[in-house]
Amino acid sequence: MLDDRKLAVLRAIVEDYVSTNEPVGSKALAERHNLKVSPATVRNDMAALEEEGYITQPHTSAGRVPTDKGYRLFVDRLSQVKPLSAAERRAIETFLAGAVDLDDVVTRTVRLLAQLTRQVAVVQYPTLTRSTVRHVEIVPLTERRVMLVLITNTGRVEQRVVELPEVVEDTRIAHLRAVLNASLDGCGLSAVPELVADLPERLPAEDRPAVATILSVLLETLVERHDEKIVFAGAANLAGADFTTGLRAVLEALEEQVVLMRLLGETSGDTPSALTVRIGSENPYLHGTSIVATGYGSGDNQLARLGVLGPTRMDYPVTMGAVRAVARYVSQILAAS
Amino acid sequence: MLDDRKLAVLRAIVEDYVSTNEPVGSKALAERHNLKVSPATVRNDMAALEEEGYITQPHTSAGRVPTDKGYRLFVDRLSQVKPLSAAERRAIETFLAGAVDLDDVVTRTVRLLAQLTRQVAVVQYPTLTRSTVRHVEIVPLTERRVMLVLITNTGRVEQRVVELPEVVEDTRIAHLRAVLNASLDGCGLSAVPELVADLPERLPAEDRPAVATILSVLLETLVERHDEKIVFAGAANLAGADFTTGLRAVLEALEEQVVLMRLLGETSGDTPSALTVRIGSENPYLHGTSIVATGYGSGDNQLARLGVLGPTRMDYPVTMGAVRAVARYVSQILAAS
DNA sequence: ACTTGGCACTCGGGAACACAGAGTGCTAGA
DNA sequence: TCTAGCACTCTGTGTTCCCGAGTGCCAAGT
Repeated sequence: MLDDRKLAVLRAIVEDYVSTNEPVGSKALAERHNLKVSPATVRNDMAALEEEGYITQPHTSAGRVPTDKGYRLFVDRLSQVKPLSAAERRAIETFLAGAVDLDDVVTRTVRLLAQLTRQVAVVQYPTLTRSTVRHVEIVPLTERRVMLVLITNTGRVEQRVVELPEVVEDTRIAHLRAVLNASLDGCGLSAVPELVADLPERLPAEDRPAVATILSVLLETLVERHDEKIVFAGAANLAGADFTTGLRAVLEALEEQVVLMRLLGETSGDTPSALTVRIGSENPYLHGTSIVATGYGSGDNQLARLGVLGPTRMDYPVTMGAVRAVARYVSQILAAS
Repeated sequence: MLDDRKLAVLRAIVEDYVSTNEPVGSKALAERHNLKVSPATVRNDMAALEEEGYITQPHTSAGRVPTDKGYRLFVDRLSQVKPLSAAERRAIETFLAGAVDLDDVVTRTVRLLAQLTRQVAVVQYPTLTRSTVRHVEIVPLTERRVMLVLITNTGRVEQRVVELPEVVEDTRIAHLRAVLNASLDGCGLSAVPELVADLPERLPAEDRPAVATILSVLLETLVERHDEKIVFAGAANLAGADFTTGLRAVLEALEEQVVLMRLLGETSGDTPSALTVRIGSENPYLHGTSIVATGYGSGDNQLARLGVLGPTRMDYPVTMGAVRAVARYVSQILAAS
């Protein structure tokens, strides 16, 4: 159905349209890409491509524009991810290496990605679920209040103030801390609930109310912050582009954690580190935008996802290259710390 | 020069223009606000107001539009802050009361303010400088690494991983922690540098390199995070408005902490809790936008600033009311926790 | 069977134009 | 000092017209 030349025509249409933002006609096509055929032939191929739904024309007597289906074919079969230049890679590396803590890593990553792709970058905070406990700290604040601090191997720190049901002496707090650390140190977060289940029984009866309170807060922290936090940057890059959905809708989605989460997509089972591309109407909620995303994290231990969001008309090869590269570097950084 | 009626005309022009977004003419003015005078008289007054630079007309034979100077006069003398409805106040209270930690308070505040004013809300994190140390924790991670956690009385937690120059035993770490807490507990952050200055000398000589490293990181934490972090929300509200500066410039400013900081403005010496209004060209960097901001924090202890950013054409009385109310509630919340 | 040149056709978008309506400034009168 | 009337000046809108890019189709060429 689609011979090689038709595919070449489609590729040329996508490339031209992405770079000029104007419907591309048969004549210009035949000239700019050396297709060795006349405009008339190109027209025939275009008619076929339109018949199949890969391209469309905004109005009669205008050039052709790729459809979502056209972009999809382009991404899947006609393009290859464009690697970054050596200079860009060095820049990424040094920029990310300067991060002082996890917050800083995420902030720098999202800005870097936005600047690199000139689009909106989105980064999900490393999920707690797969990380492990490095340390649990309980700090007495007042007689009836303690601060619970949970430190994970990814450098993440979660803290909560806990109101105790009764006064508990500091020495008992210290004991609890020791017990907690002894049983939890190094274990996966998902294993925490079982591990602490019988803890109250192993402690003096009079401490049980306080321990129960502390543990419930601890468990709450684990589930609540599960994979909730997502940040974005580069909203200014939206100013130029025109979205079918409307700029407002896009900006609203960016501030809505839940929507953003859906957009980034779940890690696709087998190969979470693969690039996911969602084009236009393939997106939940936000039709008219495209998303290039991937998981990041060290090797088999995928922590979370990051990606960029932009208009359907985007330079996919370059964007995919940037996303992949940034994901790799940030994974390295996280693995090292 | 400007009698009462002229002021009334100016007020009417501002109010009408803000609500309709169209240049307002003499006829409509005389009708809608019962000024008891004819359009011709209003015209004369308008001519005088224009002469003085309070209003201007986009083109000959269009209505009048307030200038920055006109808005300024309106805000200073012709309007009064509009208090929120009881329902709104209750909504604020319950919404903010649900916050679990400082991050959550700030996030909720900024969203609330954005929703309430239908503009972009900006909130600066409570400044460390004026808060006090509640606890310092040093957690051994590996032989050569510790995590330094600083907890302040505002519930803020700063953590840093510190690489030690040499192996230090846990018991010595514990000792250092005890000493640090003993000398710093409850003291203002600004006093920390002096208090720790002679600390290395009071400890065994072999610990000094490690202690020096830890202390330098601690001090760095204090200055670096000084008043750096600012968050915003409600960018979607920009979609409708039209800025002379261009939407792109506004979005860029929002992601630039330094610019944002300048925009929020320094606390004006004597009465930091007073509302600051910057109109159009009075703004550094971002002409064509207005900012309504105020300090927040309990009473004399102002912690930071918050406010909203919007087009010059905004409903100042309502916006000012919302900003003031939110600042008060968030101050309460912070004082209580 | 595919490619090519020719040709008529179709729209979109810009230029030219007219026109209604809102709003103004000015002057003369109450 | 205010008001009424009037001539004037714009903007925005609707209409018309026309150019040109681009197409689809057909017949001829390879």
